[in-house]
Amino acid sequence: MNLAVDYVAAHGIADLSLRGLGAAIGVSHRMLIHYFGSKEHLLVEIVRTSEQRQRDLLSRLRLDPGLSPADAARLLWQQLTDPRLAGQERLFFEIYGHALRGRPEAAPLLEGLVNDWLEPLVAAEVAAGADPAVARNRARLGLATVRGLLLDLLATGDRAGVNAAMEDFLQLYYGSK
Amino acid sequence: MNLAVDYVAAHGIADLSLRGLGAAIGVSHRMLIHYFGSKEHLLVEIVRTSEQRQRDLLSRLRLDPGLSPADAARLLWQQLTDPRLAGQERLFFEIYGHALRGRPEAAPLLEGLVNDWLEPLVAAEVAAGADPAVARNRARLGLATVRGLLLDLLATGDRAGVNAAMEDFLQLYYGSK
DNA sequence: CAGGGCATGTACCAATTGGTACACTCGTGA
DNA sequence: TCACGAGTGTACCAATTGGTACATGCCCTG
Repeated sequence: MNLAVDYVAAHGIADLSLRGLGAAIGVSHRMLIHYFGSKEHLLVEIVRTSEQRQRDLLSRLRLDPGLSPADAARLLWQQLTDPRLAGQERLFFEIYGHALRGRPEAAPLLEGLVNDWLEPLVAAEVAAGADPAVARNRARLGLATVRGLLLDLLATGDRAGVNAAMEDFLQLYYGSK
Repeated sequence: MNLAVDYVAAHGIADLSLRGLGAAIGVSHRMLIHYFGSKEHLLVEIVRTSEQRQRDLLSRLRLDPGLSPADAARLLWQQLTDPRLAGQERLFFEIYGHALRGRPEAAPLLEGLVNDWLEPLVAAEVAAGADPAVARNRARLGLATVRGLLLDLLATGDRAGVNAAMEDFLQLYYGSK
């Protein structure tokens, strides 16, 4: 399964064929159908696993509560922009594009795409004493900006420029340093 | 051509077939090949036309120079989130996803995806007296946030929440109102 | 050894794809 | 009237797709 996600992250989901995937991970397309029932179920599993990886990234971050919010955000940003994750991030945007078209294997993702990320962020801000309603908008803004800059980074590869913009944002967001 | 873009904006590019498109706009798939040479050339034209539409949106906005930057941004945001443009925006994200995979018909878009939008924004800020280097980062941040919130809106449909987050951002960005 | 599941490979199928060959129409200019 | 070239419909093609039928092997329990 993990091999499959790696392959899909590297090659994309758009023109994925059971035969291609099978050949890459060493089984016949016959077996993929046998294990997953259909290509659609396979894609559902791939999407779920990919989501899980993203979530793991966030939860692993929460282990160190000594950080200031700004530094925690910086650390998360650093991890998200790790070049080794680029394939995974591309896959995220690609799946998002498919989900917008109502593809059934990607549709469940739309639901949690924002809200599932908002919740821990809001919880963190509320725990720090913020007003819940205000915190939700702020979290929404932070999430959107991170994703927008990630989109920029993947498109342009201009790491320095994007990092500078992120630093600007952090200063606006958490107050001037 | 415009009919073709409308159809693609409505149905997506992922599983587009010449026959499907042809039937929708009243020609045979044979004719599409005849006019465009191949499916790939057709997609290139569609992407170009779609880009052109987006650009037109921005340039049409520049007609009224009496607005404050914040109000101009608000107006642009209103236009971008017009429900009638939703198909077009979805198409944008979908094409972006494909471009990340190196699809030849979408690759040229990656170049201009950020820079072509940055230039007019930077020019506007510099004309207002900003330092060019600072302005570029700021513009980059603004563009990313707009796109991130657009992604949020398309995924959740929560117009009120996204608008509130945008208002938060404008206050951070242009100073508290 | 016998037998029964599970896993797997081979061969196949119908459907759909982009693209091509060819014939046909129709307006225009000589 | 004739020739001709652009536009178009019909029929077709090879390739690829997801999915299935069937046989074969392999391991485990009796």
